[in-house]
Amino acid sequence: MHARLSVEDGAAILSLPSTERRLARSSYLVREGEVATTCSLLISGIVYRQKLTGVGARQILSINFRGEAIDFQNVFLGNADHDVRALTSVVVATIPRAPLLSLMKARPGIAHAVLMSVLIEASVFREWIVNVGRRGGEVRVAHFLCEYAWRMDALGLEKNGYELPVTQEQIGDATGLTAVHVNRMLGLLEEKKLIRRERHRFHILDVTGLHEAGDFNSAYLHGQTILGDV
Amino acid sequence: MHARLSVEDGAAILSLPSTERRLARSSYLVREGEVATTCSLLISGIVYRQKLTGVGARQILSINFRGEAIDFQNVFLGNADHDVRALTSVVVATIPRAPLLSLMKARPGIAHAVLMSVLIEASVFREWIVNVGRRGGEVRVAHFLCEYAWRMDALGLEKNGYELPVTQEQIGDATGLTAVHVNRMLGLLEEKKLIRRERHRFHILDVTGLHEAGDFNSAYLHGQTILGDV
DNA sequence: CGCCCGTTTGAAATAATTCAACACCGGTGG
DNA sequence: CCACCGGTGTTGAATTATTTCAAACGGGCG
Repeated sequence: MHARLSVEDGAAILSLPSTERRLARSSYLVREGEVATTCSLLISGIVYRQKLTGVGARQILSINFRGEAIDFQNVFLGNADHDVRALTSVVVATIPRAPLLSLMKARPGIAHAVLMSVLIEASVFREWIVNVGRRGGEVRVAHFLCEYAWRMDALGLEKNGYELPVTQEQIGDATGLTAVHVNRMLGLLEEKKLIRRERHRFHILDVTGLHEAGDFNSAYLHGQTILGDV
Repeated sequence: MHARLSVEDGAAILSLPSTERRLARSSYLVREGEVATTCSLLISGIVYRQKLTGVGARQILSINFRGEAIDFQNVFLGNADHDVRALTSVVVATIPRAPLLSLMKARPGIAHAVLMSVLIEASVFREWIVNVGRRGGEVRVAHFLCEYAWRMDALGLEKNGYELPVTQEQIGDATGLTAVHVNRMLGLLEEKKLIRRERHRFHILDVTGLHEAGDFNSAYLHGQTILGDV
């Protein structure tokens, strides 16, 4: 939900029939290949999308925070083309296909919001292709951290350093590197005093510096803001 | 336009005000950063999207054929986050923002078709992230060729081998490799009798074999078919 | 306390890039 | 018509980035 919704539209979404579910860390919300005809709104926690290659390598495709809708495409395309998994324990509200479709038909504002959401998501995918395809290891990791921090900022979740509930292996799978190499790249960034790590928390010591190191420009996020409190 | 449109919807699209333009190879249809408020329908020829990194490296993001709409996002997001360029000489019909928006409002079928188009596009981006992030050079190139061939097939353009108006440098920029390495990988695929090259044309000698070599499964294209003759 | 998962570090191996030279082809101008 | 030119393709050798393998370490949790 990346567009300002009217009060009525917001209320209409809330009145949709939905089942709330709590899911443990690393459980699957959606599996690739599955015929999925629902769409979930992430109430709390963090999820990520992934795809596996024929030889079993994993690529993480995106990370999504509370307030974001997961898998609009399943409502429209039917067959899931990737997995969605819980990065932390999460709470999601699952909405069946039919009522969502009729709501979109009845309320153009909501249809518009869905479209905006998908368009911005596509823009982020494009940036990830660039990141993984054409930047060196250090830059990739820095870029990943920048996007992560930027989005958490937008949610107001940044108090006292960023919670970073991802393993280095997961950062690797998101950036197309190995966990070992991610470790070394993080070390480099820390050496340069751009970040500081402690446990599962990290601090950005030099925002501008990290943006430069990560070739990061937030334009591709299109000022993405989240509905937030649903 | 990836959904079957009704006859009336099709007619409505054709009645949109549009300016037809012919553009030479390698000219820009859209530039990153530009405030673009139109959307173009590709009548003939091939275009590609690209983004440049801070150090000037290029990543190609997609290749689009006739019948596909380019840059819906500009109509909705305003600021172009990537370039669109002509791979061959092309003819495009450019539609201004306002009439497209009001048509979408008036005709839910068209709004739906736009959404489908964007969703499928996003699915293809996801697959590209996997390709570039987690597959080896030979597999990447083979995958690229598979997608290319699959889409040309869908358009019925495959008579007597595939026209391949891309340079090896462009294949490299699409797969995150250097032109030199692409050359070697193409050589490998040819050695294995999966493809044959001659001039700007190439033949797939072993479709199944190339699919295997490229870890290719067309599911992510979601049976994408194009309106074709607009 | 001990175990497991994730991190850290080093060294060797591999994949891909870089640099450089040359061949090829189609097109242009003399 | 030919000669030349620029862009593209091809090949080899040296270099670099990243992976792989392996071992040790550390903290949180049962």
